[in-house]
Amino acid sequence: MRLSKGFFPTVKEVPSDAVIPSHQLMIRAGLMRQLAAGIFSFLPIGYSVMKKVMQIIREEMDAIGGQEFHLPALNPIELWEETDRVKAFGDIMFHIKNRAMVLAPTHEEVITNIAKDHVKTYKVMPQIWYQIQTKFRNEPRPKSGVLRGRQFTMKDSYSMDATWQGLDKSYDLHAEAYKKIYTRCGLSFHIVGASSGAMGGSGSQEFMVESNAGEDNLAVCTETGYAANVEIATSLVPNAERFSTNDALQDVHTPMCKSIDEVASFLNLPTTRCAKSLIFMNDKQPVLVLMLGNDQLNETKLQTVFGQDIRPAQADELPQLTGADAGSIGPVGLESNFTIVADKRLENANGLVCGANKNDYHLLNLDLQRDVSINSYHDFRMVEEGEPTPDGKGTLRIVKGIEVGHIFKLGTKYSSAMKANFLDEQGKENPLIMGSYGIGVERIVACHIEQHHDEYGIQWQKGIAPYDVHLICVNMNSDVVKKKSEELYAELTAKGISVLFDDRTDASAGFKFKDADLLGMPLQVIVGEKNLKNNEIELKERNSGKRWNASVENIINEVVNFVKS
RNA sequence: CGGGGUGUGGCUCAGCCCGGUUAGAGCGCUUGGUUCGGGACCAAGAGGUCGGAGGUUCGAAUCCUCUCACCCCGACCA
Repeated sequence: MRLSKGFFPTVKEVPSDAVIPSHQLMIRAGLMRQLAAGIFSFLPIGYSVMKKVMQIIREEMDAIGGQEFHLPALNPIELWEETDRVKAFGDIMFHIKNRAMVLAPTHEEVITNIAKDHVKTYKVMPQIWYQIQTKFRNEPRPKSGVLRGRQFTMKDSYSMDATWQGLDKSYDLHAEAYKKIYTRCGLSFHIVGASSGAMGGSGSQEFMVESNAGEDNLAVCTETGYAANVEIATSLVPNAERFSTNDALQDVHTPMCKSIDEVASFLNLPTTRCAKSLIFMNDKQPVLVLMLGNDQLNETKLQTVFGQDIRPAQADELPQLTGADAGSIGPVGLESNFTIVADKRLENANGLVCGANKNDYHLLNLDLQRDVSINSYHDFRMVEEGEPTPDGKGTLRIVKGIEVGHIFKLGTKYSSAMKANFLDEQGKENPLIMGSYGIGVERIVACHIEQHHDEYGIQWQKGIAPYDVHLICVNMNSDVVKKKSEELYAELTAKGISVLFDDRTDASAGFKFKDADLLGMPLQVIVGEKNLKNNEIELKERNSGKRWNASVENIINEVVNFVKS
């Protein structure tokens, strides 16, 4: 492609809307333009990268037996009512105003609808169906360019198996394919255990790219390889002690002590002798959650136990439920009305301090075996930086990550709801056992740029660079330079190399160099007068900045070797 | 949805607090000329109802009210 003929709207100034590097560079390098919040037009060079990414995805999906579909984005709302996901998605789903239709935010329903009619026997399974489609989600707050948009491209695939072992296999195949896809796209990534949230199902993993632009927090450990979304991450922290002396409960006046730190320092005890009480409402049922000391409650873990609808009690609900305000609440005496649960660190502990359900009073010597009846103990705790990994062999780091893929073992949630059944070897009817696997295409592009850029521009890695080579004719007014550049363009193209040829007559050399660094092709071939006099042509590797000269005779081989290596 | 911020030529911004000729700059664009290895120079041009509506005033980019859009923080996020 000739730069003089193509549409490459590069800009020098940083767009004021863009904050993170990938967003700035996607605008500056002319990959895309914003149409509205969270909605982008992809321009030729940006779409070219998208197509490369999609091609890699196709190849790896096909390699595990995937079959590509093209499914409608416009769906009848009834379809989504069958699985009760109109409610589950709520305002996130776009609704069509003048027809009972929705814009699909994902495609489990459409796939299951097809499978229901056609996958009727164990004999045809497993099946892996995928598509690469535009998805629509009415995000309350689009942000970070393409990382959180209202319209985006997703590769989504679905597996259908007759057995749970089959699901495990389909899931593992996807995990392997995903590793290859991200690696080929030049990304370094973590695979983390994740919450399956409202998708339901028995297990899920996220593919995360470490980045400050990320919205998720991950607990990772390079020594042990442990990696989990903090939503489900665990660590090896000691339980609260159980002391042999066990004094009776005792009231203590604790004026102005609201926080655990205040109570602990007032009573001159470590915070790990305090049991913090948090009040939630699960529909109409009050729930008291006991946490040790300053441990943060992980609400995702709470939801895993109680369901999605559990919510923190409001401040004005507390006195009527407990007799006290936040800061003086405790479990003793609330058994009759409350469901009382506790974090595992507190299991069977004694000698604790808790609120007395009377403002400015606490109780000493709380014994969780003796003084209250705990309905159950669970891991409710949010892990923290520096804690030991669950196996005790490493140390957790908390990093931000961008989710570029998520794989779910759905199980039978959708097939049961939609009565998508098959006959097994015994002739017995069962719901299809399904998996669901997504990849955000734009996110891969943005993450690639987040991981591969410098102050001058993008550094495309070979797998997804829009062109192999950026050929710069330093001076189109010099006949020899122009002639040599044109020859190289023709020869390299004939060799199957994709070349972006800067043949502009009205751009200065410096301008062309800046554009080449911004656009970021892996190799720059620079044809200039001085080098040509010595029968040489300059090469520059964008990644490293390394420059070297090749002789005119060797240049084609040199470039071909670089591109193919 | 809560908090904060910004809307002025294609882009980045100044001007607004303290109202007063014909609204500015740099970049980009057009034309001509000179340049030609790290975003060149000279000259001449084109391009804006200052996001929109209403109001105050002799007079509004500037003050007031409403509204829309966009960005950031939070909430939310299969």
